[in-house]
Amino acid sequence: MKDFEFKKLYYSISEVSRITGLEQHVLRYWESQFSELNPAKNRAGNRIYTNKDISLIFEIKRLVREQGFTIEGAKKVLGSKAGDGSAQLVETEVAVESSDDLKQILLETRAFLNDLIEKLSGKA
Amino acid sequence: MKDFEFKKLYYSISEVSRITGLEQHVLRYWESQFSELNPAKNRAGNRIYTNKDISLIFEIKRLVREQGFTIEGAKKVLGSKAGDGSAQLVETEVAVESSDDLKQILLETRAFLNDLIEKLSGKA
DNA sequence: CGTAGTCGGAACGGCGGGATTCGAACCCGC
DNA sequence: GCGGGTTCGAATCCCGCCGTTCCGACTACG
Repeated sequence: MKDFEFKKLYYSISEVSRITGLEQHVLRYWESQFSELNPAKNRAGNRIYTNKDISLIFEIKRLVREQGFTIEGAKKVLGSKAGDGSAQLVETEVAVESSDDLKQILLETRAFLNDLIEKLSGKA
Repeated sequence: MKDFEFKKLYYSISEVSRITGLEQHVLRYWESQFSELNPAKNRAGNRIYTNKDISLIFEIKRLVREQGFTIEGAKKVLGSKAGDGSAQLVETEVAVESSDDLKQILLETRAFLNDLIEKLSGKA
């Protein structure tokens, strides 16, 4: 069996919700507010989030939920840094209950690492 | 006539309102929200603004009206710079330019993983 | 297949951030 | 002392932001 999958590239909205700690409807709402947040969709219309999408969501979350920007203010900040291609490690503040949760986080983090490795090999 | 008054030390609320372009009730409201904004009062109870008060008001105005902070967010910004006296960039962002940056992120991520492993072994 | 997940849109809601109103007190020139 | 302008704090009102809930319909997947 392939007991783990390398290079997980896409996430459903429920996965993203769990990873980011944001309700699904908040994700949809933010998507309607931030043109930068534009996950692809599959043929059925379901959202297909990439690691980049997720890190953008974390960025918005930091601005809006932690630093206290309005949505409008957060847009400005994002707009002003458009095009810098930043990748960043997000602080996973998920409520960790079980070791299953932790395993999931490890898997996702590895996906993040794989993503980084890709970028690295593409850039170095 | 004295064609301008220099070194005026105190201002009434109506003067401050004119100077800052903010309604009087907004000045009173902000005063109720920001403990830092605390103009003295005369014996009659009327507010007596100093130049320092006014520049603080302008600072709040920049944060709330231009940059798009909520009142709460503006409080944090003001609070966080109390006593360091330096203008600062609010957000911590990692602009990925070089593979050195990526290496750094990888290192940090490894630390993050180690942390997770600790938690995992503590719980599993 | 069943059922769990997702979809978009519309209606709804809390509350933050003022805005307005009020009666009372004060200030100042006369 | 009198009248007009300014200010006061408290109470009340209000609008829009930021979600939140609800919905019926569609689809992925075991």
